[in-house]
Formats: sequence, structure tokens, C-alpha cells
Amino acid sequence: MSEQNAARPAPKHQQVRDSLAAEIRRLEPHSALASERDLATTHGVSRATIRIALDALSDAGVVYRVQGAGTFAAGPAISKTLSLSSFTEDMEVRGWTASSRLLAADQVPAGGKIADDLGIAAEDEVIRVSRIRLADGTPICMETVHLAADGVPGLLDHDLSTSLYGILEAEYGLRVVRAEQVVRSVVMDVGEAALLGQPPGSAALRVHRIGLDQRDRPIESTTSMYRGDMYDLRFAVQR
Amino acid sequence: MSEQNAARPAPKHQQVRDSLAAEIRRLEPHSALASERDLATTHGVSRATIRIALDALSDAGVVYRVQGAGTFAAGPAISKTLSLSSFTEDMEVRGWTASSRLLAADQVPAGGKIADDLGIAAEDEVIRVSRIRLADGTPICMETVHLAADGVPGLLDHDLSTSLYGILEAEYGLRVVRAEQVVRSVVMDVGEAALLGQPPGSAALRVHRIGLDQRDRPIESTTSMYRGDMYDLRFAVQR
DNA sequence: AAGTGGTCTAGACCACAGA
DNA sequence: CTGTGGTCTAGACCACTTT
Repeated sequence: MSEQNAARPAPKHQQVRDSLAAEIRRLEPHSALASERDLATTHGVSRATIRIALDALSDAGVVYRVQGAGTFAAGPAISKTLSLSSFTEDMEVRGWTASSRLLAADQVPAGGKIADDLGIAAEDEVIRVSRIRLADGTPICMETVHLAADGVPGLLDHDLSTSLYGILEAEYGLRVVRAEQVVRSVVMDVGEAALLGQPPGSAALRVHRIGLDQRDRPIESTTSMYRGDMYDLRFAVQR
Repeated sequence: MSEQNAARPAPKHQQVRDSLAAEIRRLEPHSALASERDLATTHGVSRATIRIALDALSDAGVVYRVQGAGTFAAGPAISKTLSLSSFTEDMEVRGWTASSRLLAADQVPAGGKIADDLGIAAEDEVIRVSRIRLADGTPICMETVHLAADGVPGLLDHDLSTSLYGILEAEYGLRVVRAEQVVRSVVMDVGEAALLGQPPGSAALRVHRIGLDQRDRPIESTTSMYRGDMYDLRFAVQR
């Protein structure tokens, strides 16, 4: 009824979610929101739409619901549910500025493990990009990305110290919307530690990720090594 | 239509979800499901109910949806979204049998950090329970749980080598439905390593958890140390 | 053009919490 | 008892993909 000139208007449930999130930020923890029926009236939408918005806020740990009692502002959460985020976004949450230093970029045969991740043959070629990731100028992570060479012709000609996800989307229409991750604790060897400016024997989080597109097809196989003293994983889990 | 003699019949969307999950298990990855409208007809429910069921399956990574095209069985996932699970459940997924060995159980003043986690005063007393967790008889984790002593009178008289969550729910009506977790990579010191039968300097995942009830009130503050060589975190993330 | 998922409405009944 | 969230229905229109 209002404005539709934008490229694509956000769905109402998203607008309602954001509007509610702003209101909730001004509430004391554990204070009650208006009832779903009232919110439907005041926001001019149906109760079903309100529920979609509250579902999202509940998943994110912003509110909690008690049947028969109401919906309440959650306490100050130390974290949200884990979601797929870029390194840049990840650092922003922590209040740091992200940057990258390219270590190497080349094209090599995939080999068994990477081929398995990407659903290609071991002899097929992959683009391999290794970068140091920095937070406020301090090395915090070493990352190696593998991509099926067939899918990204000419990738090596781009500036790979910028956002790789950005290039993949803009140039090749590849969008990672889902990922499978495995996190382990490891002790860095001499070479790894040197790259991150740490003494050998230091602890690190090793994160292996397979990035998938909207159709569940593998796009990337990436291994990241995060300094254990500067990085942690924070997330909420639910029953 | 079928059986309703149970204490509480599961909601239709859950029944539909489980029924669909069983069907999908027999499908080839990437093959299409029937349309939402068809599923609504064949399952005898409205499309809205089907969508709730498919939302859950999509969140769990069992199916993926492509607007305008359809809903498809996902590829073999290495993991699901992280959810709140007990140590026993966690080990079962890995095909191991869980057991516990009680190290110590006592009552002490909370101290600043723990008090902060539990929302009590630093002088207030907490029950502290330390246990070794074993998988197939092998020590895999050392865990220390803190609970506000006021909330669990007589807890120390129970058999604490069994399920602590079970005791909390059965004896005190305390149910952890949500938790905030922080995961770090650390190197074990001599004492920690000895308890887990590892050489000093080995890598470990340190997981700090604050368990919350349905009303977002803290119930437990727990620190766990998992052997890095035997334990990893696997999970799917989404945009 | 036809079919799909994405969104949205305006109702309804139920189980539960709280006064 | 009243009000709440939890579930469910039977429609509708839109944006998108596929033929």
C-alpha cells in the first residue's frame, strides 16, 4: 500500500522483525512484549505474519516465548546462533577491521580429499588461494580455499586480496548459501606458527568448510587456521 | 485419525515432518519432492502445515528449496545444525558409548565469574561437580559444572556419575532448553593432560556453556575440556 | 503458459498460565 | 475465568523457474 518503487520490497515479516528488534532493544530484559494479536493489529498485519517475525527473533535468541504467559525480551545474550558469515562480517562483530594478505594463488590437480569435497575427479584441476587474514593489522588466521577450476575461468586474474565471495558472486554467479563445517583444536607446527607470528606449539582452531550453493552443490573447500589466543567461536544452541 | 491414546498427541506438522523425513531417506539426493500443494492433499493437511514441516527439514539440512522449481532431497550431509545435546547423545551420534567417572563434588562460594554467569552474588554458594567423561571407556573430556546451591538442595546426595540433566529435571524441575557457548582452542597443562591420559602440550577444545531454562534464567555454568585428537565440532550453517 | 515456492490474510480451536 | 502462545485451515496473490 505504501512504497513499491524499490528494486524489491522486503517481505512484511522482515520489516516487522526489524521493527520489533528495534523496540526490544529499548526494553528491559524479561519484560513482556505486546500479545501476538495486539502486535498484529498495531503493525497492520495478520497474526501469522507476526508469528513468522517472532519465530526469527526467537531463533536468534532475542526473545523467548512461554505458552499461556506471553513473549519476553531475552537477557543480554553473549551470542547468536551460528550463521554463515564472511571473515569481514565475523571481525566486525568483534569490533575489528578485517584485511587480507595474499600468500599464493595457483592451479593444481585436486587430489583425493579436495576432489571428494567438491564432487569432482582427483585429476581435475582446482584453483588454490592461500591468504593471511588480519584483524586490525594483526595476523589472526591462515586460510586456503579450493575451487573447481572449471567453474571459475580467469579467477587468478582478479585481485584476490579483496572479498573472494564478492568475486564469485559478481563474476561467476556463485553464491554460497550453506556450509558444512568441522572444527578441531590443533597445535601449530613451526611453519604455521611463523605465518601467524606465534611461538611453535601454540593452540589454534582449525575450521574445515565445504561451501554449498542454493542447490546444495559444493562450491568451495576451505581450511582455516585461527590463532587460539585471539579467536573463539560463540553461539547459542537450543533443544 | 489413528492413535490418540498417548498422553499428548504430537502436532500434525511434527508427524508430517517425521513422515516426510522417512520418505526422503529413500530418495536419491537432488531428486524432487512432490509440490507443497500435492503434499498437503496426500497428507490431509493444509499447505501452511506442510510448510512448517518443510521449514524444519530445510533448517536441518535434509531438503533444500528453490523458488519456482521445487523442493529437493539434500545431498548426504556430514552434519546437522548444532543443537543442545547431552554428552551421551553427542557420543551416540559418533557411535560411541558414554560413561562418567566422578572426580569431585562439593559446595563452595561462587566467586566473580561463576556468579556473573549464574546471576547470583559472588558470596553465594554453588554446587561444583567435576567429572571425567568417557567414550567406549576412553577419557575424552573433563567437565566441571556449577549450579546455584539454593536451587538444588540435597543434590550432593544423588549418584552424580549418572545423567546430571536427568537429576535436575526429575528432582528439581530444572530443564535446560537453551545454552550460550564459547569454544576456544587451548593447550593442556600437565594436570589436565594427565587426567585425560595425554602428553602435556596436547591440543584441546575448551567449551564454556551457560545453560538457560525456558524463561532464559541461568541454571548451570559449565566448562568442558575435550581431547583435541578425539573430538571435533560438526555443524551446518546457513545465510 | 503452467507450475513452483514465498508471502499473507482472517478466521478457528486447543493447551496452558495466571489472577 | 480470561488472555496467552501453539496449531491449523482454506483460501489468495506474487515472484520465479521451467517448458
